[in-house]
Amino acid sequence: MRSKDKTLMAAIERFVCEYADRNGYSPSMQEIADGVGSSKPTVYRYISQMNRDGILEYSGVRNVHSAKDNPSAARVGIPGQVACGLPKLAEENIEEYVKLPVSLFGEGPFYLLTASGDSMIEAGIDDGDWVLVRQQDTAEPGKIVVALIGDEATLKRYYPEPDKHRIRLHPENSTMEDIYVDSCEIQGVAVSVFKDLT
Amino acid sequence: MRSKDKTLMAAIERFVCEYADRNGYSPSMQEIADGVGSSKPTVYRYISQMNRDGILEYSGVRNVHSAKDNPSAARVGIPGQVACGLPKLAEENIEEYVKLPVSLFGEGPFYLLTASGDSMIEAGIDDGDWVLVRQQDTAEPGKIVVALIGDEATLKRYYPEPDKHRIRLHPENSTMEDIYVDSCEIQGVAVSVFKDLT
DNA sequence: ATGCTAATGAAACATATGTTTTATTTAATC
DNA sequence: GATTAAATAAAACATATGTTTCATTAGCAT
Repeated sequence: MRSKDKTLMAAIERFVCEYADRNGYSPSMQEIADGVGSSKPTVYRYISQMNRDGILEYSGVRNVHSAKDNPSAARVGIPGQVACGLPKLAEENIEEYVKLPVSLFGEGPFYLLTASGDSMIEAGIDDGDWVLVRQQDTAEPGKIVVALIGDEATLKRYYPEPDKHRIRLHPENSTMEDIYVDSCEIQGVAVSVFKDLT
Repeated sequence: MRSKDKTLMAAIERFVCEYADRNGYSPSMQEIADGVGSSKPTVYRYISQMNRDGILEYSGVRNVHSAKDNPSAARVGIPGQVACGLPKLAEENIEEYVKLPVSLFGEGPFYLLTASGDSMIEAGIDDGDWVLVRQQDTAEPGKIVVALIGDEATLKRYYPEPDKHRIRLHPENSTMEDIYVDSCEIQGVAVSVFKDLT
């Protein structure tokens, strides 16, 4: 009684990973067979087994994903350079999309914007950093939100004061004063900062 | 003389985007046709045209990408939790892979690690932040590197002093002293910091 | 060595894919 | 409304895909 070849399994997994990595889509059975030096039916049997074992996910034509891969990536919109604030977040303003892994940043809808100014430096948000924002129109107290004050969108910490019928927007910069508004439109909640070190 | 339907083009592009987004792979001609309420040959002609126009990239079976999409994502390894330092960066230590868009972070090979300690807080790297590291064994002076000092891997700014036959490793924390070593192994250069705000 | 079992690969298979051809429909123009 | 040209969709086509069958091979035990 022989046991299935562990080496071939590893080779198939590696090939699938590298192929998808290079081409952006999955290889066919034949391509895998050629790649690992085996035959199409053998690869088929192995892949079926590996699928049952959860080593990789296989479903239909040219659709083999390694379980190590993270196929679930959130689509993130990047609005064109916006002077100071961002007047609107319509689809038209999105010039580019990227994908970010859900396992690191969670589920969208997201958009990215570049921070300007120094009103949040004590929260670690410096001028020029990317800020990943989850698009939503409400927020929990204490979160950092993208708030629309007048025509300008700014990053501030969000402290509603319902008893005083106002909202306190707190810059994370001890030299700045809190801002009080009757109401403001929330465009999203800051989730993460990307800081370039190079 | 009629002009090709701009609406249908947009519909195809949207469908391709959404399908790839949801399923992780491209739709077939038939699926696109069903999705946008058209026929297979029509979709085929549109896609060929859009491919020539650079609106989307089409090459072979189930391989249609919107140009807006960013199919080129760098594979990033995440080593399992490493106490203090990371002894080795062998493939075996990588527990998970994610993909990050090249357009934001550049080309790999990358790996991610979590920063610990406060030796780089003035560079914006706080305890618990993710640090994206490009794997390389040399670095330009002044860059933040992952340096192996003894058995411990640390983040420090890299200042070689060849005239004094030593290397200065500078913590970005004014309360700490520079470290001088005769030599050290460089495991990578810090490219970006991901800071959780939630 | 021999027999047994499992894994393999060549071939055959059914199906789905992209592609071309053809007739039809549609919209614009006079 | 008739004419004309373009775009469409139905059908037919060739090819590549995944899948099964089956004879062969290779490994293990006795």
